[in-house]
Amino acid sequence: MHEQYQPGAVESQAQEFWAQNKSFEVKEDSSKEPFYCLSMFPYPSGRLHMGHVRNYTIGDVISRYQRMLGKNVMQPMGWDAFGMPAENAAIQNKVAPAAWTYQNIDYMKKQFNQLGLALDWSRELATCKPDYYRWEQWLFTRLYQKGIIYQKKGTVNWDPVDNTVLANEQVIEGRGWRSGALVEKREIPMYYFKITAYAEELLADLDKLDGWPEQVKTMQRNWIGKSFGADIVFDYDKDSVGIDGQLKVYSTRPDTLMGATYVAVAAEHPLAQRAAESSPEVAAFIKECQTASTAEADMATMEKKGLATGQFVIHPLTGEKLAVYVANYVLWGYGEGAVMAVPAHDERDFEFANQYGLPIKQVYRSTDDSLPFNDKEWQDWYADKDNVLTVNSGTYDNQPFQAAFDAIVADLEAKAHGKRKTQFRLRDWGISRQRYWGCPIPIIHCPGCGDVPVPEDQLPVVLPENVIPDGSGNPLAKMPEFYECQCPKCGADARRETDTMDTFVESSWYYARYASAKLDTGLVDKQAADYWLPVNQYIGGIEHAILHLLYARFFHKLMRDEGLIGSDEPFTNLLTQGMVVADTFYRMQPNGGRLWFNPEEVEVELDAKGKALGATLKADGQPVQIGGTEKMSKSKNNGVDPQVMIDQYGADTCRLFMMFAAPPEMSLEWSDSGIEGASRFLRRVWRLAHKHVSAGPVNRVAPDNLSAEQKELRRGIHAAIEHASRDISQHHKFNTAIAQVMTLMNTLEKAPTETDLDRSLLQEGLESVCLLLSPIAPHISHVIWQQLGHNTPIIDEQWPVADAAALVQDSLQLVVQVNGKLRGHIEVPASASREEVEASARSNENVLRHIEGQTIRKVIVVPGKLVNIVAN
RNA sequence: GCCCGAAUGGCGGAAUAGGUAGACGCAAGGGACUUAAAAUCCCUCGAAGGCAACUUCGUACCGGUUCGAUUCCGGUUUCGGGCACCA
Repeated sequence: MHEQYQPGAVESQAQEFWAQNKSFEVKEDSSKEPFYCLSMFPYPSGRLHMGHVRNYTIGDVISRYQRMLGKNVMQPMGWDAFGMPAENAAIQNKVAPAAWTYQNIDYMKKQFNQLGLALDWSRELATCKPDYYRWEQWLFTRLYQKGIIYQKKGTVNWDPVDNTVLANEQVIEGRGWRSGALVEKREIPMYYFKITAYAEELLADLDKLDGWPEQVKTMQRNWIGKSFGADIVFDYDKDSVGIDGQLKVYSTRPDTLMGATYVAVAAEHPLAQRAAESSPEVAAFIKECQTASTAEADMATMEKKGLATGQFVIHPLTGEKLAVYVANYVLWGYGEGAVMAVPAHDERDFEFANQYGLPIKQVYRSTDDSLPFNDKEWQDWYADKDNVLTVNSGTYDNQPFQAAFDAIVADLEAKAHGKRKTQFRLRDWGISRQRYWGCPIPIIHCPGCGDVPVPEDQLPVVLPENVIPDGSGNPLAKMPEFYECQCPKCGADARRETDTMDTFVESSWYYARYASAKLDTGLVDKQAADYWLPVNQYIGGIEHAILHLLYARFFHKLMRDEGLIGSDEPFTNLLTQGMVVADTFYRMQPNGGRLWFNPEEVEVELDAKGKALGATLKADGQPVQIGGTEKMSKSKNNGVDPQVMIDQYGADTCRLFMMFAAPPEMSLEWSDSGIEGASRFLRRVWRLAHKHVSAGPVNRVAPDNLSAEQKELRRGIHAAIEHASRDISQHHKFNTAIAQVMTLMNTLEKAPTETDLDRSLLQEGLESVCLLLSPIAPHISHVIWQQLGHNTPIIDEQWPVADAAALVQDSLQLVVQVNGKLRGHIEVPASASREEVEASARSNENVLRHIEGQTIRKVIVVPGKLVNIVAN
């Protein structure tokens, strides 16, 4: 054993051992309990970033820990390889997305191996390879035939200069990011997954997910957004509209129908379109509405604008005429594209009504009149359904919410002008993308037969890989050799669909494919899937809390209904990890912009107490501004390259620091001195092990007849095992588990080594340190474990269990409070009765001072913890 | 705008189920070793007062419940994630 800890040598030794022994390749084995541990697969962007390192280290720690609990652990890895960045890189560097992607995968795979991850590479997959996406296409055709996939029109951002569809991300302040042209909304035909057909189940099954964070389940519940309301039908006023017809709206508050004073429709709504025919003003407004972002956040924050169409509709209960407005805040393609407005009880309607001088009619009052009506200030009676009664509502007056709701809906139903309805906020999932680097949609458009799914024996529809997109339109649509084909049904000349699928589709089922990643006769092998699925532990960023996780849950149910798998939910336990953040530094530029400097280029000055005073650039010694702590990103130039850290300190140190600096759910602040501390700790472990091993083999002695000090030492060892085990198993609190091991190391370093018994205890302590550390710092643990005299690898050891006898204490330290304030400590025998504890507390000197001259009202004894004397 | 989170020393964070606020680590200050540096070891380390024992204040802000609140409840502020074509 080398005297100095040399991470490079230690890590290659351990990694070679694992590689030679194929330590992490696993097979279905019915004699062992399976544990499928999965971290969200990465997009092959080029290099690993700290977020990856964190994500995969967390997964690796859990995997290695579960293996030590005796489970058959599968931890696979793959590549979420389709997506926009490859196309952007292609445009910039004139390299084909495929070549760029494969090159990135090669590099990142090397980096993964340097991290010492316990991955089963025999199951590796890349979503851009035909042997993967052919099964996606296969499933697509089955779902298409079932009607789960259908076509309808959807709205996209259209760049009129580049003649291309833009992602929301590519729209900067209403303009195309490359062309700078004002972006327009455009309606194009797209394929949709009917996820709304599963809304009820997706909502209900959240209750089964005990292993998911409550926060994520709440977000999904709100996203699915089940609401109880009614469709309400307003007849057209024929005089103003010009034709007979009906306007349908959905409202969750039909009880406020008597307060409706106008209706608002989206620009794309037939009523608005009709008004535009005769009114240039309306036409102009509709055009204005079309040059806007499709993102909901923009819709909700933009200035609410509207215009009277000159049309009216008839209130179904009162017969009153209500004005029809076209408004930019009403979403087309969501609900009916029209809403009834009740300005007295809806903040947005209230704002709009005030802006355009529309009537405001109050139909609720607070039961105790504590909230007087005031048409200048909006009153939030909506939020308080319990303490309100209807008013100004004719026959519906003086009723609480539910009674008014029921009465009004009943009357609407009787008049055939409305119907009770449960609705979801969730919308069907549009998956057509007018992009090259994605999975081709397996549909053939035949002039005679219509849309025909590609038959199974003609799959996969292979995406040509030697294409370099130029940023305008979809390259596939310019390639006759791709789109020219024959109809599989009638053999006539036909056109292949050139849209590709949303990359979320690939990531919705990859976890199932890992069970039998190389299978070429089906999407999954049923037996393998039954053994491994569902995923026992899924780990990924909180930013995926809604979309990815909801789509994956949806796909799981689709695959179940296809008979491919046997469970209802894909991920039994979910861990959402926080971001990796770092300090930012910048200088103002003459043009008002900020020039960002990497933390590495900056020197921070501290005052005598270590508080940051300011910072200077190393290059010129001139000051830079401190910009606060933000997510590591290219734009803020505050990224730290994990590769540099691995080269400098080794993988174990990086892993240890990442696991120690914060609990996994919280954001993690990168700190150069923090990683220095992690490195120092591992050197201490190595040094103590080296000293111990150099002193020769240990004569194992049974831990009987221990002195008080030895007993205390052994208690420390087993307390560390006890606490670290609890921290890891119950809450994934690796940071406190590591703190336990550090505390143990502090005691072990001071422990005597004179007798065989002393050395035997130290051996026990060092073995415990190794075992507890092995999931986190696997390389150093692997090597020290051998040095401590073991012939079998530590990865196959059992997780240690604390010896209950070693944890027993003879006496306990209790806290004594007077009126809840700490006034002293007492030491009592562990066996002391409540009376003895109380008596001891009451005789404490400092306690006596504080209760002098007062009457003791109550004494609260919390066993093993504290005594509180209530006196006055 | 809507939905979901977070806020504790100079810093990262800790505090089973309402019971000692600051575990563990970093930084800083002091000291030891050394020709020197690195490495290592020892001591101090929330604020204020006090020689000390100890006292008062202190977990973003305002209020409440409780013998006792970082923890529970109501309200506010700031920061972060998501908002359906970034992944």
